[in-house]
Amino acid sequence: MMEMGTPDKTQISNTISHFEDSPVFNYLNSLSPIKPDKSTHVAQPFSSLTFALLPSIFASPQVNSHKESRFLKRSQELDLENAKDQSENESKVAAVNFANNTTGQNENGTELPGKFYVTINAGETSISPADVIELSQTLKYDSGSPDCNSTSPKENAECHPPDGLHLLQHSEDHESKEKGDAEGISGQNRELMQFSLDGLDLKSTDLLIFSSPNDASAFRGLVQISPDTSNGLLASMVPNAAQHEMLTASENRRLLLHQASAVEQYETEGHSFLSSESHFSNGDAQTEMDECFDKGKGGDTKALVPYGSKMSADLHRGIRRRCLDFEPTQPNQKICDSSLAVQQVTDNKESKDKRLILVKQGVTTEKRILPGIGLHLNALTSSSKTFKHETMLPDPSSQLSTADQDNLNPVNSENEVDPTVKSLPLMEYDPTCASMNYEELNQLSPRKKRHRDLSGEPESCKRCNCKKSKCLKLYCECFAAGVYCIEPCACQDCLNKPIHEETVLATRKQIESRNPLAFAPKVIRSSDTVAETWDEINKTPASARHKRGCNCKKSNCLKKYCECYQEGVGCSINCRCEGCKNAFGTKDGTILAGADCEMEEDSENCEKSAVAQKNMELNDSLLLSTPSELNRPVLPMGFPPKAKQLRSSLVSSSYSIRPYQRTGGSGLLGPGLKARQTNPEDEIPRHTLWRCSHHWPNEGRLSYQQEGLSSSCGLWFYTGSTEWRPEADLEIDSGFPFTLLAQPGVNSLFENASRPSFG
DNA sequence: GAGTTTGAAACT
DNA sequence: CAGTTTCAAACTC
Repeated sequence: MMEMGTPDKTQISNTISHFEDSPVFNYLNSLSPIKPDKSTHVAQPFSSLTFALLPSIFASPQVNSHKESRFLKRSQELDLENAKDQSENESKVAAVNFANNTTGQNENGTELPGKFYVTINAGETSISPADVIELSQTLKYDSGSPDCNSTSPKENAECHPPDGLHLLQHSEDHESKEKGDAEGISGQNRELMQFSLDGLDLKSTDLLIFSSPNDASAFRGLVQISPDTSNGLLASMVPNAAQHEMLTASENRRLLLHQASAVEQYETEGHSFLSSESHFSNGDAQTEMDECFDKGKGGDTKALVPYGSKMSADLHRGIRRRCLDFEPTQPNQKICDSSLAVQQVTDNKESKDKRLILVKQGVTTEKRILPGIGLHLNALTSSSKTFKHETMLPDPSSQLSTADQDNLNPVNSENEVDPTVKSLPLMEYDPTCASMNYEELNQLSPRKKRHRDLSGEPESCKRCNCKKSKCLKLYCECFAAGVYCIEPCACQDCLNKPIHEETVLATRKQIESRNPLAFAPKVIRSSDTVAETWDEINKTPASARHKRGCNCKKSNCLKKYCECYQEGVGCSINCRCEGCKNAFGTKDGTILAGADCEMEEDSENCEKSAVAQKNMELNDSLLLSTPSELNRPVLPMGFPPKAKQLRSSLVSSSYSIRPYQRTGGSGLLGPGLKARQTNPEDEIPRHTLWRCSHHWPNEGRLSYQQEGLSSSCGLWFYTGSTEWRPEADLEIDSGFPFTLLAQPGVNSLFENASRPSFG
């Protein structure tokens, strides 16, 4: 499979321009986590650089394709001595720290509340406050946006440069981050910020730093500047179609590898940092990352963000997130310091091989190499966390050839990799850990730490205590979570470590062969409707259901023995539990509001329960009152036979989705989807079957909402492997206006696919 | 911290 | 597929 996952960018651009006003275009935009916003054409030359934030829901372990060892090898390839040539080569690195104090989501993606400070350091590496350029609060996401109401020519230049620097603006509701919910990041809250820095005089600029006036909501990214590009910041990374050749895939990979290695090395230097290798976040990790940043100690930790969707995507793919291990970090070791900068060094021998050198407080530390692309903008919002690198688990299912792995081929053999997936954050992030400061974490025993999980913590911070399984069975939480065991684990004879990569991979493969969904999330958060706020998302435990259901006999689903209860979700008909009293909802559909909230976080979960009950009741009534639902066949969920159809819910639990409103008629299809509309002339509700003709890159969901039915029916596309499950077609009653929703993964699928076909 | 309980995972 | 065993987390004391 080849170019499916890597569509020609020029073609895409042209297509976009042609369809800009078409429903298809709108539809695609509606699906995209990136706000369509204005002047898409402006971004075209740099489309490859636009980030697409991806929720963790697409972070299935199965899709990870890169082996950690590859990164390590690449890390070793990093020639630090070449860093000495940085000045000679006039390498330029821009550490772009984006900050926005956005307090709410950006509905149309055109406004970016908050301020941007651009610090330009013309000197070696020092950062002078005098060099700070404060950008207008109205700095627009889109460089081409007419809304870029800069009040000064300089600002305008930044807003409308010939060569756009496209950066993903991660605008999110800060409060959602406070929730500590791993799903707190909404696509709605992620905006693509595209602005060019070409207008800036960067000839003598080694550093370009966007400092956040508000650390709490700041997000930062590292952007490297091409050493051989004088007219455009980031030109090397953001190849201008008119001036630069697009970096080849291998070059991009190399660049990424170098950057990843830089982080790795930096870590080895004793610095706490998010490793591009291990901290690549996928999916939910975005939010989690935000959490880490928000709540970390010191408040100076910054996320280094991968830049360039293509490159980052390459690297992202196959990255497994790993729990972050918060360790005490000396203040001077925090690379995520406000004064942090990264300098890129270009190898004379290979101009396109770029490395980043960490520059801290005006001091260039060659050994402290950081990747400009090592971190994701997801991490952007926050301020401060200390991270410890942890290796990630490669995706055993990716089965890349050695060559591919060495090259970190961004496109796997199946090529269904969507840009969005590729642009997963290059960092490991532990939301769980993020919810506490370091001391708190370390004071907790593994057991107590686990208790944290009940409060909505994700699985990324697993700490096992395996004694016999060698952490190579699903008994092991770490292994089951697709992560390597880490130091806090108390496991014995652990083989779930990078040094046993082959064993781990083989074992995973074996288990997956037995059950393709073995490493898939156990709890499916149905997303039947558009969540308007993160609060909604965070309060809908009942909207989720355990994938397989529990089998509790004695716990009455009131203890964490019950996986459903443990995950904070209600039991469903999939459950074979006896005497179910799950506070989040019993399998018979009732919620025992106020029932035994025996969990430690009683109040919290009782609250969840109440909300869940409300949602469930409403959903149930809606479902029953929805005529089309009666006509609609039960949708296969793509789950094992035991799986049952998910209960519909009113609130998206994972990501906000930008709906595309469409009224009636035939289905509006995105690329890769084939609509099969049944007899449009029928008076009875018609159905449109949305079928994805592509291999599903990971997991995701496609849901819809129909106005006339006031009911939201969701469908999860879910694959344990990269295989698309044809049974997961989405049939829509096209007789009613409907809103088709999709997560970024779905969207990216569309983007990679050919033009949509109607009918 | 040790022992028990529990249910998922693994095995037959 | 069902029954049994193994395992580690959850829980109790």
